[in-house]
Amino acid sequence: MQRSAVELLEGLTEPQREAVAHIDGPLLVLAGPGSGKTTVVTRRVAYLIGQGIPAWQILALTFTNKAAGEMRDRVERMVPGEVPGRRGLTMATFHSFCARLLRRYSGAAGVAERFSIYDAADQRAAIKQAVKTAELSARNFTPAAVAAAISNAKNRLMTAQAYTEHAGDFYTRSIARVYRAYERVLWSNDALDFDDLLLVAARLLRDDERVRQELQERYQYLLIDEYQDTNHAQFVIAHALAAAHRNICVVGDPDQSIYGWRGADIRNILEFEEHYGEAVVIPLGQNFRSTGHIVAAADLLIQNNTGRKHKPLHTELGDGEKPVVVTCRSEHHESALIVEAFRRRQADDAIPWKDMAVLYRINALSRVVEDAFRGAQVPYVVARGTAFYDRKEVKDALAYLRLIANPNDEVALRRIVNVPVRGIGKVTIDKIELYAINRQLRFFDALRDVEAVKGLTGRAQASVQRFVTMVDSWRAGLETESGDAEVVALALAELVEQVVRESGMETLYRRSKSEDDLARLENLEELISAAAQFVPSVDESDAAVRGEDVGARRWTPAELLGAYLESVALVSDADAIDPTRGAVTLMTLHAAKGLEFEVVAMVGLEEGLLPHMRAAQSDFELEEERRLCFVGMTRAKRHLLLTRAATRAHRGLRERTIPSRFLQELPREEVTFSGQADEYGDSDAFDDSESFDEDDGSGGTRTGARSFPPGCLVRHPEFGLGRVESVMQRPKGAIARVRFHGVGIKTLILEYAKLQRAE
DNA sequence: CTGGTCATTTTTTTT
DNA sequence: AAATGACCAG
Repeated sequence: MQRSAVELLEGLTEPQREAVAHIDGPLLVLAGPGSGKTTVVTRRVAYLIGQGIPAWQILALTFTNKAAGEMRDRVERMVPGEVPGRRGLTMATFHSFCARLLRRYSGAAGVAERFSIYDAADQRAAIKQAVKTAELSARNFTPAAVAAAISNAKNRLMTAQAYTEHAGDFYTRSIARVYRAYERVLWSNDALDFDDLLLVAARLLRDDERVRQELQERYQYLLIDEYQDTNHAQFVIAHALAAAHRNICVVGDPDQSIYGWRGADIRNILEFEEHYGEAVVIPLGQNFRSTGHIVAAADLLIQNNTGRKHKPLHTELGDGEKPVVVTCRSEHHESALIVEAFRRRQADDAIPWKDMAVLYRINALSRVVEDAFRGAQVPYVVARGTAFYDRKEVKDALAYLRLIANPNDEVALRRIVNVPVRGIGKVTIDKIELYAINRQLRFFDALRDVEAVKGLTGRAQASVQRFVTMVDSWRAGLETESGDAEVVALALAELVEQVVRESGMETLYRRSKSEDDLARLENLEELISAAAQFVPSVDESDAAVRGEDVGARRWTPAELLGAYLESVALVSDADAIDPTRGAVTLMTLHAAKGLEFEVVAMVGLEEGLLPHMRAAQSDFELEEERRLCFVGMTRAKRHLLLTRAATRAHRGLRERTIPSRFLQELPREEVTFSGQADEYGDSDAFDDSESFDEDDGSGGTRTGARSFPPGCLVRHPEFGLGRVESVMQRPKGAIARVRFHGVGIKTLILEYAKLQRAE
């Protein structure tokens, strides 16, 4: 055995070693939380390469881009530079792998070469359009409900046609109509949604023998992480690829399956052995992450789930500290208590901020927690990778880029045709649209024809013409020569800059003096520099297969733009977590999957929140909620704090809460129930000023709108100095919009907000 | 055409 | 509480 191979097996338990050294044939690794899964996966890939299997023959599919990137780095560090065939490893998410596949085999797959990828917002717009064309009431068919139904169908590889054939009742038949209309919208826009990436790729692999064979030959070794969260489409993709050589290694934990609502089918992992009779199964039960009480408590909780294979968890890290459950008065109290607890950990135990996390079931809960951390000046980051790309100005700029890349992307076109306002309003658009429908033209082609559209003002026509000329000139700029990715990336950045400038966005935001708009400008500048630094992943390159230097692939600007938009479309929240930043991480339980922290606080352990009210309907969903709780608890290495608030404001109303049933399921021997939170300190220790039971001062002196004229300076106990933008008289009382320095605009009810005039 | 006001609705998790 | 959409005055 080579020296490196020995090293790769060092310091592992027997089952871990067995998994790493497994080469040929199907392998199922049942990896409990903290069982060293990532180590096993990365070492196994390095081991395969060390055994002479060229890296480009290995395909590893992960759940997030971040996981893929980290694993690739770790593998590269483990494989010495002189090992032949160490380049060209494909490590990607299912979605990005499929996207690249579809671009490469666009002809066989029947998709446009330069298709757009629609995110949730684009999808929503397309669905709205579809509901309209299907002539259904937008009231009974909300975009969210329709989207969920369609997504469900797509995850089961059900096309609009198949769905129609199976549709029985009125509601299903109606959905079928929208589904068909939606598909027509996507089709005419040359667009695919997230589910399509999987669905079309799965059908391509299933039905096209030539493509399947080619890819089977290319990817001799297949590895799939988080296998418990794969859906049927992903199952089909994986098994089509593995059908010939059967070198498929899947890693996962049925107890951590938390994406059932997204079509994940837990049977994929439970029935793996049935699909592959000769499969080797290796359970990894030893937990190297958490101390005894945490492991025991989580293990006993998950045992309340029926129909699971019991898989005992154990740790050898000692008993450690018991998880603590605290009931707080309100969500503000809850957040303040967590900040205080984290502070102590940092001060007394010297645990750095980056090793602490607050987890919650729904994003909406992050707000109060954020406020508390900000108020206490404790550094924190909210794990929302999409947040940057969700900003209006960034989405607008990207819509321009998408329109340049894909002239048929009407969702993008409609988004920005009048942004910033350039005199192409609703009336003009409606008229041009009518013209387009009558002549069977694409919307953009109708814009080109604007002179022929009747009933438009000369002004509107001129505006449209200017817009068309502008977009055309950008497209022309794209038709330059190919080059190294780094060089072309600069051209890409130039294009982004040109778009920002010539579209008028720059002027719009620069002209304004408001801080928000200045921030917008900065975001756009960030987008430009992100484009300049964009490095496409080239793992699918044929160059690697031919044994050439992988970095030598040449890119045309158009190709690079496509790759850039694709990478932007597929970022996930978890991708944003940057451990080098010395800050507490705030994120959803879902985003926390696969991560670990010294200190973890889980908030909102209340009925309706965890388990979520939408999930409490069926036992199946309830068990998934329990697994979610299990995932959260097992993120903690040493300190686990579970909190709930006795009352919580929900949609403007304060309500009394019921403790989560999961708290009751926790064993008393393993968990400390700290009764009421008062022992953690009372009133003054925490800023509970927004609590409902607080009296609003003196009933007689109603805070009148008159005392705060627009433009006046005010002081707020929490937000500091600010300037009143506007005041509105509403039935519930006067409402002021106030811009606070460094905080932004807040809408406050004068009666309750303790505002003071400051001059 | 634009920008503001007012009313209504919203109830999860995400590639 | 916040976001969206309808409506209306300039």
